Parts: sequence; structure tokens; C-alpha cells
Amino acid sequence: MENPTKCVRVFADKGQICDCVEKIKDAEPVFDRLAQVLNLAGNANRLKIIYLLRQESNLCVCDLSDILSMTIPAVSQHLRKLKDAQLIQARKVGQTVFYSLRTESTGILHSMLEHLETVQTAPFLAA
Amino acid sequence: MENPTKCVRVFADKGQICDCVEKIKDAEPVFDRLAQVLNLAGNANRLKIIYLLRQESNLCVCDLSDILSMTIPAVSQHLRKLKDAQLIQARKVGQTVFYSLRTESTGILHSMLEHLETVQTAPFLAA
DNA sequence: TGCTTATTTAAGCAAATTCTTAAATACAGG
DNA sequence: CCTGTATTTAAGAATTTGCTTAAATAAGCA
Repeated sequence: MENPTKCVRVFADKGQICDCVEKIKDAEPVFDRLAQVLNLAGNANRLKIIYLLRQESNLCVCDLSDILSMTIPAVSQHLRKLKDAQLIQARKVGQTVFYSLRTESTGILHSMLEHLETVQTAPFLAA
Repeated sequence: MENPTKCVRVFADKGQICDCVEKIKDAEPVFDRLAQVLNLAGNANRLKIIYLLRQESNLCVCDLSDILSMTIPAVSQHLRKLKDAQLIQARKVGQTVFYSLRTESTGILHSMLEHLETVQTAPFLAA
């Protein structure tokens, strides 16, 4: 009738668990950064923004707003998050601001985008 | 003194914008699914779970709880999300439940994990 | 200088996220 | 069947997200 917060598991593989703890502890910052990037990309609107910035050069805030049917402030706020995370950069020309992917930006971003392209040219490979 | 919700942009590239709208409209479901997966992976704890399930086979809820220093319900709830999204599967042995990645699961998941491994073996390539 | 346009910032709000603790299930063994 | 163990489910609280509208900046041009 009691209720555990912990498991007993006489047969738990202590060694395995320790190894895992080690591996994860070492890579903590990597996990954090990667999770940050994935989290940013894990929103359909932001993902589309990332996709568009890769596809086209010279998209300004207004263009994105038109393409995605979002208000300008909404787009601007997404762009800010991406910029804060160093994934994109701004180039100001007169009063309009063009955004583009940072080339130094995470490798995972590129895997992601390649994945998108694959799916787009061969939809039957999707998921 | 007025304030716009829309931009005028006499020089906007109408054609470019239409093309973009088209491309995105066609791929809507792909964006949605990919965003879903990325969003799930975009949480450091869940990302670690995914990593661990790939690395080791035969990890049960308790093991994950020990490794990640999380309560069992917290782990269980993350696992449920991943299962709902078809990214992992459960195998019950007696009263313990082992989780593993679904092999059919999104290609992007594998790019991600490969990326993690790359970084882990060659940390200087990080980000 | 003053007016218009592109963008950002701020404030507020509803919905979603991620824990926590407590209770419910499910199965194994005496 | 009763007890203990592994897991899930539920309910709640604190935080974060992603929008909205209104106001603030900043730059071009008459």
C-alpha cells in the first residue's frame, strides 16, 4: 500500500547507469545548446522562417509577414529569438532590415534543412 | 504620426513572395510534423532521453530517472509525449517497461543524434 | 523640420509547458 | 488474495510561450 518515489531494482545494471551519467555530464553544454536550437526550430512558424531565409536571400520583416500571414510584430519577435541565439543575422538597408542565416550557425540546422529539402523533392520519404 | 500594421514597399518582389507562399503551402504537413519532432527534442531532458535510448538498449523508466536525476513521474510524462509522437516504443517485461527508439522514426532524429555523436567525439566542432 | 514608412519594443493575456505530490494501475510472489 | 514494486495518471502551481494592440525608434524624403 506504500508508494515509492524510487525504484529498488535489485537487478539494475549499476555500471551502465554510471557510464550514462558520465557521458551526459561531460556533454551537458552540448545538450543545452542543441536543445536550445531544436526548441527554436520546433515551432512551425519559426521553422518556416528558417527555411525561407535559407531558400531566399533578401527577405525583410515585411516579406516574411506577408508570406506567413503573420503580423509584423509577431514575425519580429521570432526573428529576435533566432538572432539572440546566434542563428540569424540582420543587415540594414535604409529602413528595411534583411535577415539571413548565419553561416557559422549550428550544423544541426543544416541537417534539418537538408532533411526538409529531401522531403520536399521526394515526399514519399517523409517523416 | 500614423502607425502601420502593413508595409507598403513599392519595390517588393511580388513574384518571389508568391513563390514562397506556394512552396510553404504545399509542404504544410511536413513543416508541422518536423516542428513537432524538433519541439519534442528541443528540451534538454527529453533530448537526453532520446540520446540515451539510442545509445543503450534496455533502459527502463527507473534507469532514466536515476541517470537524469529526475522524478519518475517527470520521466514518465516525457516518455509519453515521445510515444504519442511515435518516436519511441514501449516493451513491457514483467512490471518494468523498457523504451526504445522506433526505427521508423523521423530521419531528422537520426541526423540530430549523429550530430550529437560528432560533437561528442570531436568537441571542437561543436555548435 | 515635419510626415511617412519599416521595424522594434512594451504590456497584457490566454494557452501551453514542466514540474510536484498524491492517488490509481498493473503485475509478481508468497 | 494480500503486499510490495514499477509505472502511469491526475491535479495543481509556477513559468514560459506566442500572440495582440499600442507606443517608441529610426531612417527617407518633401
